[in-house]
Amino acid sequence: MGRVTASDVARAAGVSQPTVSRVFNRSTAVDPGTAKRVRAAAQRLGYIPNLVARTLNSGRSYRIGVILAHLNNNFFAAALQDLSKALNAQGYSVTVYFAGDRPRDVDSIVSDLLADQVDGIVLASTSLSNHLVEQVQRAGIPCVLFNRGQPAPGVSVVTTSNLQGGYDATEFLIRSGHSRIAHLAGLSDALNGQERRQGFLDAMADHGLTPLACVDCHFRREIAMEQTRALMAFETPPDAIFAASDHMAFGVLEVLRVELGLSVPGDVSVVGYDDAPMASWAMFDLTTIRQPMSDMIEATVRLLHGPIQEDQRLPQNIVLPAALVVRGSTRPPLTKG
Amino acid sequence: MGRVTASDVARAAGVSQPTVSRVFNRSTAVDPGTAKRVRAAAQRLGYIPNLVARTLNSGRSYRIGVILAHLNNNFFAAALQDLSKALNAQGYSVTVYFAGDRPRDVDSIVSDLLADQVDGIVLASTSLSNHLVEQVQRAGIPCVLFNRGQPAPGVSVVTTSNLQGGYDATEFLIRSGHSRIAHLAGLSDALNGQERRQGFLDAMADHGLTPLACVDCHFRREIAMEQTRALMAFETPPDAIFAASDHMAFGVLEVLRVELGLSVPGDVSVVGYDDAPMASWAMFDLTTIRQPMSDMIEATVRLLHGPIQEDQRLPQNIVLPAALVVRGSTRPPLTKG
DNA sequence: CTGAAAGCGCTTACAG
DNA sequence: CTGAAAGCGCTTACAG
Repeated sequence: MGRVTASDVARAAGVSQPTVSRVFNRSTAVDPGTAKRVRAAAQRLGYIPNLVARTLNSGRSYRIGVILAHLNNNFFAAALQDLSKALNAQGYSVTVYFAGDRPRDVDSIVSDLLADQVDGIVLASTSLSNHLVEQVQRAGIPCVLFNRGQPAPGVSVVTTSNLQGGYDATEFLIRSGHSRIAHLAGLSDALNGQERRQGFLDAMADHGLTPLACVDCHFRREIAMEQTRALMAFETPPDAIFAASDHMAFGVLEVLRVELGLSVPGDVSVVGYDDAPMASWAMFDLTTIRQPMSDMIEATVRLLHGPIQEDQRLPQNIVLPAALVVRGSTRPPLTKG
Repeated sequence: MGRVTASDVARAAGVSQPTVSRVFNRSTAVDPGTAKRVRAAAQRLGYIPNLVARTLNSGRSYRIGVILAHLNNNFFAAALQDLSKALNAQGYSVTVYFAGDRPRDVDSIVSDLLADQVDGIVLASTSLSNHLVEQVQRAGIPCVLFNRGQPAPGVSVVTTSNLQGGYDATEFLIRSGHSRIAHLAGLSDALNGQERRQGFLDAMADHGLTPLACVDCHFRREIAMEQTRALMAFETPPDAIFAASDHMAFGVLEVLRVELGLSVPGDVSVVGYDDAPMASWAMFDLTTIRQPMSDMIEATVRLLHGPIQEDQRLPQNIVLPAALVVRGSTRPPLTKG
């Protein structure tokens, strides 16, 4: 037993160890005959090059660390899967960590990732601290905030036009004849949640309407459900609800349709945000603001390949367009255009 | 720039590099005063020990590879998250790969993981080949099949009592007065799918009933939906459907309730399998067979710690109990007990 | 095209 | 308790 090393293969093939190395990393031309003998010996012995040794002296691990809050939200599950596949296709492996809702954990996870020599870090919808920013800058590796606006030195951001999205969602409800509109906001300290809310407020103001309610639900399903129950118990309940994420909107639909036996969109219209895979299930059929997942993933991967060891990092702020997707949880607009 | 190494810290603290190493891996006692000076210097310089170098000579990476088919299924998302958290808590990092539905990809992923020196591999609901078994045995690392029965030399298995679960689900439907029962089976070449189906067939036979239908849906939602449409178009459609996974059952509910406007359980009762997190959402309220996630995760982690470098591997077959969870997608049993 | 040598950043006996 | 030395398995100039 004991793993087979390049030296073992070299001995079996009658060449030096560096030659075996050259055959497997194709850094230098090797005589075809020699290469064939080496490959044969490697095959016979079951040799697999040790990537850890390679990483130690090349300085590149071909490993990307991905930190997520959790996977309860369908949208993040899709994001992790797509990002992982995209990176794998380019020869990178992905190390995942779940930080839960405790932002303080993110710092220690980043330390672990740096100790692991990752070539880049993706923070998906998790917050970041000054310490983190400092660490990442010192290590000189790319760090991308995915779906979480929060500009910081040395950190890139991939988001969508949240302000516009919030505005469009709200205006669509207004055009459909709603006026008693409530917004279930995302995390109040996350820029994307703030912007969606601001878009809501702007649209209401532009149309001379007063929000029926606008409450912070921390992007959490249970809180969104509670708030929906509370809203519907009002003397004049909302006739439309705009939730800052599909994940919350699913809970809203559940309360309205199942718990309260109301008809959506008959009694209340509902709009979500994300276009998570489940939003298109007939069970939900949720009108929402679509965040273009594949474009977001593509931008993230590109930023990860940014200046790796240049002193002048150029973090970028990528803002992709988000568009309304009309489905059956809302009624059609009264006005055209 | 350039990362700070133990030698840098040693120089700054006026000690030798091995002493710095000893402070950070606590392998040997170090003079408290020396240790304090070293820590101070490390802190000041922003030193983070290079785990890759440690792995190279210790032979342990504290890294576990997890291979999943995909994350569409809520149950797997929960499994990945829980497994990841459990391993992180023990100081392991998790490298994830998505193999899709192409079993041939699993082999190359395993090679990548072995090149990465993982200390163990978890295959969640993906199949395995002879080549894989051989590679894993040669590497001498623990390999655990999670939720996928398929005994093989050198590979451990964590599953639940699928035969019993399939039997219980079916018998419950029979006791509730159903007789025209259809089964939407899982993958025909996966042991857990086969066993659930066998449990269904056994229960039907024991009660003198003939299955209305029993079709392989490969654990896929779309196929389960198509089959449900086909079944409901029968001259005598089923009055109950038992799906081999909640993921499929959600699709079944969607077709029945939304597309066909039928009442569940009024017109048709539905039972799933897994007790995925979403099964308890009021929107689905799905009667199902609960697979005990935390026990499954615990067993998996334990098996991963099995004999790491012993020649005599002792792969184990852990079968945990699965129990019926009655919710609102089925009507109450006619008979007591 | 290929070998001998040095080095990546640690850990671990071995002396003292 | 601590330093000098060797080694983990590769890669990469440097000669030839």
